[in-house]
Amino acid sequence: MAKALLHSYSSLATYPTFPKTQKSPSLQLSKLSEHRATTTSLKEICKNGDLKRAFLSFTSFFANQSPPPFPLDEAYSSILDLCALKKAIEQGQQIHAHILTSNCAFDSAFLSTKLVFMYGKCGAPMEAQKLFDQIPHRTIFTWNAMIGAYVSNGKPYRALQLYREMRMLGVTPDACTFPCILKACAGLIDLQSGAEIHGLAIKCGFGSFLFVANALVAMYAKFNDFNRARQLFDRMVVKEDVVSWNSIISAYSANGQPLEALRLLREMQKGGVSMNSYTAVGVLQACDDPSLIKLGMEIHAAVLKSSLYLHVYEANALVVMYARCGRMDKAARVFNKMDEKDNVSWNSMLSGFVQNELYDKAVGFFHEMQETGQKPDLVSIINIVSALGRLGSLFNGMECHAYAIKHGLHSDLQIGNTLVDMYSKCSCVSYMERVFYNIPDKDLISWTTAIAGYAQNKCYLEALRKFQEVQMKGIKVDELMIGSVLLACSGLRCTSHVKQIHCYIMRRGLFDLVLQNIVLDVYGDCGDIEYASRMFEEMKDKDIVSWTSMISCYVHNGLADEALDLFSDMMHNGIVPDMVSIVSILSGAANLSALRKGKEIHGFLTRRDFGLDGSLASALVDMYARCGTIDSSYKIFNRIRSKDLILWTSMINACGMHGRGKEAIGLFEAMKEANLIPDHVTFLALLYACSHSGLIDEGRRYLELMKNEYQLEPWPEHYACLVDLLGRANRLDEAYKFVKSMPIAPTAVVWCALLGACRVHSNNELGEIAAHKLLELDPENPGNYVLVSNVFASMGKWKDVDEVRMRMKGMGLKKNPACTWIEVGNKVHAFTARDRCHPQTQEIYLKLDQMTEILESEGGYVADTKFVLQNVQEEEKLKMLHGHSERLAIAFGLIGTSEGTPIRITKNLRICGDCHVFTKMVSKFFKREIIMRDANRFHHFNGGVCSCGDFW
DNA sequence: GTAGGGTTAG
Repeated sequence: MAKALLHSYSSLATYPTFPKTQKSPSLQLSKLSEHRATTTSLKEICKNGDLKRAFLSFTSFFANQSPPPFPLDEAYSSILDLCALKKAIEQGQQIHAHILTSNCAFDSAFLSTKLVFMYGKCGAPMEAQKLFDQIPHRTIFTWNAMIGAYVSNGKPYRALQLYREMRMLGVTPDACTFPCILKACAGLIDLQSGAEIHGLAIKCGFGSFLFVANALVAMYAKFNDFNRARQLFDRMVVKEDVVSWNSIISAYSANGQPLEALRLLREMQKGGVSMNSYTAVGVLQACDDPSLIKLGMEIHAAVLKSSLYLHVYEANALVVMYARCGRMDKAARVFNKMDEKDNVSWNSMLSGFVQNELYDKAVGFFHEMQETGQKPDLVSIINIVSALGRLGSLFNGMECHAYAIKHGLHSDLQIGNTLVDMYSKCSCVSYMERVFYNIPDKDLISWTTAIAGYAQNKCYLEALRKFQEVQMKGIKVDELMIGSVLLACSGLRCTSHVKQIHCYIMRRGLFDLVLQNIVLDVYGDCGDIEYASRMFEEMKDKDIVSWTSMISCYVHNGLADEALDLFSDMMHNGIVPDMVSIVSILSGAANLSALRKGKEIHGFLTRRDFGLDGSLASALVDMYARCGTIDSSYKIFNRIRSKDLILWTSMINACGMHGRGKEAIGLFEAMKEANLIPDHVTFLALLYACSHSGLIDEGRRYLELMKNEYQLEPWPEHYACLVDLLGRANRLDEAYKFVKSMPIAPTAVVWCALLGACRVHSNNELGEIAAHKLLELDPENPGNYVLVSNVFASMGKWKDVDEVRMRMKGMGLKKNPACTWIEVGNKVHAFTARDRCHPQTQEIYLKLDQMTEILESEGGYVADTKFVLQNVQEEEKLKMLHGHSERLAIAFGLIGTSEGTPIRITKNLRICGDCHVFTKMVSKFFKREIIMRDANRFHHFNGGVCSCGDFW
């Protein structure tokens, strides 16, 4: 019996190093049986997957017997398999070393193949290759192990190369070769090789092997050839293998067909096949949208029910699913309960925070990760850098950049692209440039990010230059890149560039809906209403964004009337407005002071249960204020529980435009109490409020507060408010000194404020200086020419007036005609000067004559023709004053509204001095409150006085 | 005596 055993063992192993022992046969025999028993027990331990015990057993018995008395192939083999399974490369390397030193068997193709396999599984394909190259007699197992090593380590091309080499040597693949090499074809999306190898598999008779068929289904799914994949799946006779189901379910999931994936899951379960971790992950992938969260939760429940232990892959997929559905709370709960977390778990949470725009939380989590000793890897850095960019945290972003350099991650393309984005979002163009230039192989994303970065940082020309470079280099251009290029065109306000790009995309066939909407939007931004509306008309499939873009285009270009009409059209077309469109149309209603329209929209919001939070509340506050009903603004404002900075700012601004400076200050102080930190815009609203209420000391104090306490560098607009304040108090010299002492160069708005004050206080000398500066700094704004020519006219300098008008004409600029709106009934009525287009025109002029007569006889009104800023006869001047658009609107208001109701009108330019006197008197003698919004502010006329205190 | 197909983060 013992002899037979010895015989069988020695025939199994013909190794040159087989120990030639001097000991007696009986001793030899007992040693051998002990060896056999230990090997058997080791194999058993390995089978159970306990690496620690297996290793202990191996080292304690075999390791210190050098050279080992008997061949250890079986022991090596089973422990190497276990190392491969557990991806335990360190232990694998120890075994490798042991094999080398034991000097027993290394030329065995069998163990070498095992080592190749182990290194492949442990993610060390190069180690595997080194061994593979040294093996002189390769079996099909050896080839398979090496091909597999390449495939499972993301080197499908080398796998295919090796396969071809093998075929050239005349080696015939076996069944196990096919799944591997088919996966390589799938990874390469190499349709031709895939089909060829599919053919060979059939020829070899392996086509219907379950393993092979599963790989084929997966491959065709990867090729997006769903017909073929489904055909192969449906043709499988036995559908009891869960892997087959997993292949097809995952394929549908990955292809954005979640419902089909879930339908197949149900079908599988009905067939009595129960799901495993792969199935769970596959279907969880399908639930990547908040609308599918219910299904996701069902799967979560099913997974919990099927086993007590949550597999890492399953848990990670759950984290990802909840994150994608916007439920970070649930994602965190799964994460916190995980027994075993890997880097994917941490990174999935981190990216979840980023995807859900919780950047602060992402940063906090990143710190937690480091404190726990979890080392950030490439993916972590990509996520955190992206979050820091969005937070504008330049300093922390640079720290991460340093970390990436230190860990050799900075040469990675994705890291480079993310860094470009981060520096761009932190407005750090020079660093952005440096990172961009240092990316060796820039891809489409690198270029797009850089172009977007330039455009967002207002380096429009540089953005266009980069786009030129892209074209010259023949780099691929996609819709996203064009989007950023168009942003640059929009920033330049250059329609001709937009038209060029428009043609470019038409030629290239890049015109998707998003891009069409951007083109429309950009035409609007450039003020080219004609092209915008033509674009809008030509669009076949308009979505809410298209409609909103067109509406905003009208609003921004002073065509609020058209905007309101289009909004109604949109509703009639069954398009349901969203937040953005509502905010935009509210601004349109506000521009026209169309209170009734505004209220209508407000009513719509209430009926539709739109939550009045965020930008919607602010837009309503603004709309009511600009429509003259600041009380309604207050109502909205007071109703919102958690007020954000924008809401407070809107309310402060509302008070400002109504000359309620003290109230604005009160709000500002209350806001500080609520622990909100004011920004530039808040201070602008506050200073604006101070200036319109003549609160000089307060204005000065808040400008200082802004600089010193909040470390905010004032914009020219902030300085302009102070200039306005000083000017209003007729402290013009002080105002001029202030302008000269500004730490930044005064811009057009500052000179404009000074010029306005000079006009009111007839300071000709300073007025001339300001006028020249204004035209020098902003020569393309027709409003400035009008203002300057009016100042010269009021000085009686008609020659200068003519010169300014000539210059304006030479620039091809046209003055905006004066226009006044009034909402009567459900309609906004517009009047221009000496307008005779209104259907009730006769009545209106009759009323106006009557009004003037009463004011002359009872109020002693005498028209002051110095406000007619044209060099014409006196009589003509009187006629002109008489026909000013605001008077026509007031007359119409008196006819069209019942006694005692306030008259609200809106004018696109500043009200003239004579009309101001006239309106004050109307408010007194006709006992009407008149609320007028002009280009600059609100005037509340009541009982013969105006809230502006005669300064505007 | 080996192996082979289906999953997670960007």
